[in-house]
Amino acid sequence: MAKIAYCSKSLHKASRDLLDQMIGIAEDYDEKGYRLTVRQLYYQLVSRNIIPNNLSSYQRASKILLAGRMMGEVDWDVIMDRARTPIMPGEFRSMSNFVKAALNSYRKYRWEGQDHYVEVMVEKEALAGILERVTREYHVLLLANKGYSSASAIHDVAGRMEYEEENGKTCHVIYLGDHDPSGMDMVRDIDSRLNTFGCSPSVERLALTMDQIEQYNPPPNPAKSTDPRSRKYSEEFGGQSWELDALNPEILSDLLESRIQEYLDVGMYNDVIEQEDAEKGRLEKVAGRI
DNA sequence: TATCGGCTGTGACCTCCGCT
DNA sequence: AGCGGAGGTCACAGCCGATA
Repeated sequence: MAKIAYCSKSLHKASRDLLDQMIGIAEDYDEKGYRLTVRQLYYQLVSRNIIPNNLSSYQRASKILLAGRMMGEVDWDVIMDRARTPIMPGEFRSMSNFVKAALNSYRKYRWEGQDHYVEVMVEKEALAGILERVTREYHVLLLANKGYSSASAIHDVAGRMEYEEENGKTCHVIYLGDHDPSGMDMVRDIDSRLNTFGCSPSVERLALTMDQIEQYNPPPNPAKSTDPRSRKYSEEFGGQSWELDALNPEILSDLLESRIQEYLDVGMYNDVIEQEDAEKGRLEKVAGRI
Protein backbone atom coordinates (compact mmCIF):
# COMPACT_ATOMS: atom_id res chain seq x y z
CA MET A 1 0.00 0.00 0.00
CA ALA A 2 1.24 3.48 -0.80
CA LYS A 3 -0.84 6.20 0.77
CA ILE A 4 1.50 9.17 0.71
CA ALA A 5 0.38 12.69 1.63
CA TYR A 6 1.84 15.61 -0.28
CA CYS A 7 -0.52 18.29 1.05
CA SER A 8 -3.39 18.77 3.46
CA LYS A 9 -6.86 19.88 2.46
CA SER A 10 -10.32 19.96 4.00
CA LEU A 11 -13.31 18.94 1.92
CA HIS A 12 -16.91 20.05 2.21
CA LYS A 13 -19.31 17.37 3.36
CA ALA A 14 -20.61 16.49 -0.12
CA SER A 15 -17.07 16.18 -1.47
CA ARG A 16 -16.02 14.23 1.62
CA ASP A 17 -18.87 11.75 1.13
CA LEU A 18 -18.05 11.33 -2.55
CA LEU A 19 -14.37 10.72 -1.78
CA ASP A 20 -15.30 8.09 0.81
CA GLN A 21 -17.44 6.29 -1.76
CA MET A 22 -14.63 6.45 -4.31
CA ILE A 23 -12.15 5.02 -1.78
CA GLY A 24 -14.57 2.17 -1.05
CA ILE A 25 -14.97 1.30 -4.74
CA ALA A 26 -11.25 1.61 -5.52
CA GLU A 27 -10.25 -0.59 -2.58
CA ASP A 28 -12.90 -3.15 -3.48
CA TYR A 29 -11.51 -3.42 -7.01
CA ASP A 30 -7.95 -3.51 -5.64
CA GLU A 31 -8.84 -6.51 -3.46
CA LYS A 32 -10.07 -8.30 -6.59
CA GLY A 33 -6.80 -7.52 -8.32
CA TYR A 34 -8.01 -4.74 -10.64
CA ARG A 35 -6.50 -1.26 -10.89
CA LEU A 36 -8.94 1.44 -11.94
CA THR A 37 -8.38 4.50 -14.08
CA VAL A 38 -9.89 7.82 -12.99
CA ARG A 39 -12.42 7.46 -15.79
CA GLN A 40 -13.33 3.93 -14.76
CA LEU A 41 -13.86 4.99 -11.15
CA TYR A 42 -16.04 7.85 -12.39
CA TYR A 43 -18.19 5.40 -14.37
CA GLN A 44 -18.56 3.23 -11.28
CA LEU A 45 -20.07 6.26 -9.51
CA VAL A 46 -22.35 6.92 -12.51
CA SER A 47 -23.44 3.30 -12.72
CA ARG A 48 -24.34 3.34 -9.02
CA ASN A 49 -26.42 6.52 -9.54
CA ILE A 50 -24.17 8.44 -7.14
CA ILE A 51 -23.38 11.20 -9.64
CA PRO A 52 -24.79 12.17 -13.05
CA ASN A 53 -22.99 11.35 -16.25
CA ASN A 54 -21.84 14.67 -17.66
CA LEU A 55 -18.64 16.60 -18.17
CA SER A 56 -18.84 18.81 -15.09
CA SER A 57 -19.69 15.80 -12.95
CA TYR A 58 -16.65 13.94 -14.21
CA GLN A 59 -14.43 16.93 -13.60
CA ARG A 60 -15.74 17.35 -10.09
CA ALA A 61 -15.15 13.66 -9.29
CA SER A 62 -11.63 13.67 -10.74
CA LYS A 63 -10.75 16.77 -8.76
CA ILE A 64 -11.97 15.26 -5.51
CA LEU A 65 -10.13 12.01 -6.26
CA LEU A 66 -6.94 13.95 -6.93
CA ALA A 67 -7.37 15.77 -3.63
CA GLY A 68 -7.81 12.42 -1.88
CA ARG A 69 -4.65 11.06 -3.43
CA MET A 70 -2.63 14.19 -2.66
CA MET A 71 -3.87 14.10 0.93
CA GLY A 72 -2.70 10.51 1.32
CA GLU A 73 -6.21 9.07 1.70
CA VAL A 74 -6.19 7.12 -1.57
CA ASP A 75 -3.50 4.58 -2.30
CA TRP A 76 -1.45 5.79 -5.27
CA ASP A 77 -1.28 2.19 -6.50
CA VAL A 78 -5.05 1.64 -6.87
CA ILE A 79 -5.38 4.24 -9.66
CA MET A 80 -3.58 3.97 -12.96
CA ASP A 81 -3.14 6.14 -16.05
CA ARG A 82 -3.30 4.01 -19.18
CA ALA A 83 -3.04 6.94 -21.59
CA ARG A 84 0.51 8.00 -20.77
CA THR A 85 2.77 5.08 -21.46
CA PRO A 86 6.51 5.59 -20.93
CA ILE A 87 8.57 4.89 -24.03
CA MET A 88 11.95 3.30 -23.50
CA PRO A 89 14.06 0.96 -25.64
CA GLY A 90 14.39 -2.52 -24.16
CA GLU A 91 17.61 -3.04 -22.25
CA PHE A 92 19.07 -5.71 -19.98
CA ARG A 93 21.60 -5.63 -17.16
CA SER A 94 23.21 -8.84 -18.37
CA MET A 95 22.97 -11.48 -21.08
CA SER A 96 21.47 -13.92 -18.61
CA ASN A 97 18.70 -11.41 -17.84
CA PHE A 98 18.02 -11.10 -21.56
CA VAL A 99 17.86 -14.87 -21.96
CA LYS A 100 15.45 -15.14 -19.01
CA ALA A 101 13.26 -12.42 -20.52
CA ALA A 102 13.28 -14.16 -23.91
CA LEU A 103 12.32 -17.43 -22.28
CA ASN A 104 9.45 -15.81 -20.40
CA SER A 105 8.12 -14.10 -23.52
CA TYR A 106 8.35 -17.13 -25.83
CA ARG A 107 4.89 -18.05 -27.11
CA LYS A 108 3.82 -20.26 -29.98
CA TYR A 109 0.99 -19.25 -32.30
CA ARG A 110 -1.73 -20.54 -29.99
CA TRP A 111 -4.62 -20.63 -32.50
CA GLU A 112 -2.71 -22.92 -34.88
CA GLY A 113 -5.12 -25.29 -36.63
CA GLN A 114 -8.26 -23.64 -35.21
CA ASP A 115 -11.32 -23.11 -37.42
CA HIS A 116 -11.97 -19.59 -36.11
CA TYR A 117 -10.14 -16.30 -35.68
CA VAL A 118 -11.41 -13.91 -33.01
CA GLU A 119 -10.72 -10.29 -32.06
CA VAL A 120 -12.31 -8.41 -29.16
CA MET A 121 -13.25 -4.73 -29.29
CA VAL A 122 -14.31 -2.60 -26.34
CA GLU A 123 -15.77 0.90 -26.50
CA LYS A 124 -13.80 2.28 -23.55
CA GLU A 125 -10.17 1.80 -22.64
CA ALA A 126 -11.29 1.95 -19.02
CA LEU A 127 -12.56 -1.62 -19.38
CA ALA A 128 -9.58 -2.98 -21.28
CA GLY A 129 -7.81 -3.81 -18.02
CA ILE A 130 -10.65 -6.13 -16.99
CA LEU A 131 -11.02 -7.85 -20.37
CA GLU A 132 -7.27 -8.10 -20.86
CA ARG A 133 -7.04 -10.90 -18.31
CA VAL A 134 -9.25 -13.10 -20.48
CA THR A 135 -7.81 -12.07 -23.86
CA ARG A 136 -4.28 -12.67 -22.55
CA GLU A 137 -5.16 -16.12 -21.31
CA TYR A 138 -6.60 -17.09 -24.70
CA HIS A 139 -4.19 -15.11 -26.86
CA VAL A 140 -6.94 -13.02 -28.42
CA LEU A 141 -6.29 -9.55 -29.79
CA LEU A 142 -8.03 -6.83 -27.71
CA LEU A 143 -8.68 -3.37 -29.15
CA ALA A 144 -9.99 -0.41 -27.11
CA ASN A 145 -11.72 1.79 -29.68
CA LYS A 146 -12.19 4.88 -27.46
CA GLY A 147 -15.57 5.71 -28.89
CA TYR A 148 -15.97 5.23 -32.62
CA SER A 149 -12.98 3.39 -34.01
CA SER A 150 -10.53 5.00 -36.37
CA ALA A 151 -10.03 4.28 -40.08
CA SER A 152 -6.47 3.09 -39.34
CA ALA A 153 -7.59 0.64 -36.65
CA ILE A 154 -10.46 -0.79 -38.74
CA HIS A 155 -8.21 -1.06 -41.78
CA ASP A 156 -5.67 -3.03 -39.72
CA VAL A 157 -8.42 -5.34 -38.40
CA ALA A 158 -9.62 -5.92 -41.97
CA GLY A 159 -6.07 -6.72 -43.07
CA ARG A 160 -5.60 -9.32 -40.33
CA MET A 161 -8.98 -10.90 -40.99
CA GLU A 162 -8.45 -11.02 -44.73
CA TYR A 163 -5.26 -12.99 -44.06
CA GLU A 164 -7.03 -15.37 -41.69
CA GLU A 165 -9.93 -15.85 -44.12
CA GLU A 166 -7.45 -16.71 -46.87
CA ASN A 167 -6.13 -19.38 -44.51
CA GLY A 168 -9.59 -20.86 -44.21
CA LYS A 169 -10.62 -19.43 -40.87
CA THR A 170 -14.00 -17.96 -40.00
CA CYS A 171 -13.48 -14.52 -38.46
CA HIS A 172 -15.38 -12.94 -35.58
CA VAL A 173 -15.41 -9.55 -33.87
CA ILE A 174 -16.72 -9.69 -30.32
CA TYR A 175 -17.85 -6.22 -29.28
CA LEU A 176 -18.54 -4.79 -25.80
CA GLY A 177 -19.95 -1.27 -25.35
CA ASP A 178 -22.50 0.89 -23.56
CA HIS A 179 -26.20 0.47 -24.24
CA ASP A 180 -26.75 4.05 -25.39
CA PRO A 181 -27.47 5.81 -28.71
CA SER A 182 -23.84 5.99 -29.85
CA GLY A 183 -22.77 2.71 -28.27
CA MET A 184 -25.48 0.77 -30.07
CA ASP A 185 -24.55 2.42 -33.37
CA MET A 186 -20.87 1.50 -33.09
CA VAL A 187 -21.45 -2.17 -33.93
CA ARG A 188 -23.19 -1.14 -37.15
CA ASP A 189 -20.33 1.26 -37.90
CA ILE A 190 -17.63 -1.41 -37.35
CA ASP A 191 -19.51 -3.95 -39.48
CA SER A 192 -20.09 -1.44 -42.25
CA ARG A 193 -16.49 -0.21 -42.40
CA LEU A 194 -15.03 -3.73 -42.29
CA ASN A 195 -17.26 -4.55 -45.27
CA THR A 196 -15.93 -1.46 -47.03
CA PHE A 197 -12.41 -2.77 -46.54
CA GLY A 198 -13.37 -6.07 -48.13
CA CYS A 199 -13.85 -8.44 -45.21
CA SER A 200 -17.05 -9.69 -43.68
CA PRO A 201 -16.54 -11.25 -40.25
CA SER A 202 -19.44 -11.77 -37.88
CA VAL A 203 -19.62 -8.67 -35.68
CA GLU A 204 -21.51 -9.56 -32.55
CA ARG A 205 -22.48 -7.45 -29.59
CA LEU A 206 -21.53 -9.49 -26.52
CA ALA A 207 -22.43 -6.73 -24.05
CA LEU A 208 -24.29 -4.70 -23.07
CA THR A 209 -27.54 -6.21 -24.33
CA MET A 210 -31.14 -5.71 -23.25
CA ASP A 211 -31.24 -9.32 -22.02
CA GLN A 212 -28.28 -8.60 -19.71
CA ILE A 213 -29.95 -5.38 -18.52
CA GLU A 214 -33.06 -7.38 -17.62
CA GLN A 215 -30.98 -10.12 -15.97
CA TYR A 216 -28.53 -8.00 -13.93
CA ASN A 217 -30.64 -4.86 -13.53
CA PRO A 218 -27.89 -2.20 -13.72
CA PRO A 219 -29.04 1.35 -12.84
CA PRO A 220 -30.29 3.33 -15.86
CA ASN A 221 -29.21 6.80 -16.95
CA PRO A 222 -31.20 9.19 -19.12
CA ALA A 223 -30.21 8.64 -22.78
CA LYS A 224 -28.37 11.73 -24.02
CA SER A 225 -30.99 13.63 -25.96
CA THR A 226 -28.26 15.73 -27.61
CA ASP A 227 -26.83 12.65 -29.28
CA PRO A 228 -27.86 12.74 -32.97
CA ARG A 229 -28.69 9.02 -32.73
CA SER A 230 -30.96 9.40 -29.70
CA ARG A 231 -34.23 9.58 -31.68
CA LYS A 232 -33.73 6.22 -33.34
CA TYR A 233 -32.49 4.72 -30.05
CA SER A 234 -35.42 5.99 -27.98
CA GLU A 235 -37.90 4.65 -30.53
CA GLU A 236 -36.47 1.18 -29.97
CA PHE A 237 -35.37 1.21 -26.31
CA GLY A 238 -37.02 4.21 -24.67
CA GLY A 239 -35.36 7.15 -22.99
CA GLN A 240 -32.89 5.29 -20.79
CA SER A 241 -29.34 4.10 -21.34
CA TRP A 242 -26.95 1.82 -19.43
CA GLU A 243 -23.18 1.87 -18.88
CA LEU A 244 -21.17 -1.25 -19.66
CA ASP A 245 -19.14 -0.44 -16.54
CA ALA A 246 -22.21 -1.15 -14.44
CA LEU A 247 -21.74 -4.87 -14.98
CA ASN A 248 -19.58 -6.57 -12.37
CA PRO A 249 -16.02 -7.28 -13.68
CA GLU A 250 -16.43 -10.99 -12.96
CA ILE A 251 -19.62 -11.10 -15.05
CA LEU A 252 -17.89 -9.33 -17.94
CA SER A 253 -14.90 -11.67 -17.74
CA ASP A 254 -17.12 -14.77 -17.61
CA LEU A 255 -19.20 -13.59 -20.57
CA LEU A 256 -16.12 -13.03 -22.68
CA GLU A 257 -14.41 -16.25 -21.64
CA SER A 258 -17.51 -18.32 -22.46
CA ARG A 259 -17.86 -16.72 -25.87
CA ILE A 260 -14.18 -17.20 -26.76
CA GLN A 261 -14.40 -20.84 -25.71
CA GLU A 262 -17.29 -21.32 -28.14
CA TYR A 263 -14.93 -20.50 -30.99
CA LEU A 264 -11.93 -22.35 -29.58
CA ASP A 265 -11.02 -26.03 -29.70
CA VAL A 266 -9.62 -26.08 -26.16
CA GLY A 267 -7.97 -29.48 -26.57
CA MET A 268 -6.06 -28.31 -29.62
CA TYR A 269 -5.17 -25.08 -27.82
CA ASN A 270 -3.76 -27.01 -24.86
CA ASP A 271 -1.73 -29.19 -27.22
CA VAL A 272 -0.02 -26.05 -28.52
CA ILE A 273 0.73 -24.98 -24.94
CA GLU A 274 2.29 -28.38 -24.29
CA GLN A 275 4.49 -28.01 -27.36
CA GLU A 276 5.39 -24.53 -26.20
CA ASP A 277 6.46 -25.83 -22.78
CA ALA A 278 8.57 -28.53 -24.40
CA GLU A 279 10.29 -25.99 -26.62
CA LYS A 280 10.88 -23.74 -23.63
CA GLY A 281 12.62 -26.64 -21.94
CA ARG A 282 14.94 -27.00 -24.91
CA LEU A 283 15.55 -23.26 -24.92
CA GLU A 284 16.41 -23.37 -21.23
CA LYS A 285 19.11 -25.94 -21.90
CA VAL A 286 20.56 -23.73 -24.63
CA ALA A 287 20.32 -20.72 -22.30
CA GLY A 288 22.14 -22.66 -19.60
CA ARG A 289 25.11 -23.14 -21.92
CA ILE A 290 25.15 -19.36 -22.63
C1' DT B 1 -26.47 15.32 -55.90
C1' DA B 2 -22.17 16.07 -53.66
C1' DT B 3 -19.60 18.50 -50.51
C1' DC B 4 -18.84 21.35 -46.63
C1' DG B 5 -19.21 23.27 -42.02
C1' DG B 6 -21.00 23.13 -37.57
C1' DC B 7 -22.53 20.52 -34.08
C1' DT B 8 -22.55 16.38 -31.49
C1' DG B 9 -20.27 12.06 -29.60
C1' DT B 10 -16.07 8.73 -27.75
C1' DG B 11 -11.55 8.74 -23.81
C1' DA B 12 -8.58 10.80 -20.27
C1' DC B 13 -6.90 13.98 -18.62
C1' DC B 14 -5.41 19.25 -17.72
C1' DT B 15 -5.60 24.61 -16.65
C1' DC B 16 -7.87 28.84 -15.68
C1' DC B 17 -11.16 31.89 -13.58
C1' DG B 18 -15.03 33.64 -11.00
C1' DC B 19 -17.90 32.67 -7.11
C1' DT B 20 -18.87 31.25 -2.26
C1' DA C 1 -9.42 27.62 0.36
C1' DG C 2 -12.57 25.05 -1.99
C1' DC C 3 -16.01 24.58 -5.58
C1' DG C 4 -18.01 24.55 -10.13
C1' DG C 5 -17.97 25.75 -14.76
C1' DA C 6 -15.67 26.78 -19.10
C1' DG C 7 -12.49 25.57 -22.20
C1' DG C 8 -8.35 23.06 -24.05
C1' DT C 9 -5.69 18.82 -26.03
C1' DC C 10 -5.61 14.95 -29.53
C1' DA C 11 -7.75 11.88 -33.12
C1' DC C 12 -11.20 10.04 -34.65
C1' DA C 13 -16.64 9.28 -35.63
C1' DG C 14 -21.98 10.44 -37.30
C1' DC C 15 -25.83 13.62 -38.26
C1' DC C 16 -27.96 17.43 -40.46
C1' DG C 17 -28.74 21.65 -42.80
C1' DA C 18 -26.69 24.87 -46.06
C1' DT C 19 -24.39 25.68 -50.22
C1' DA C 20 -22.08 24.80 -54.69
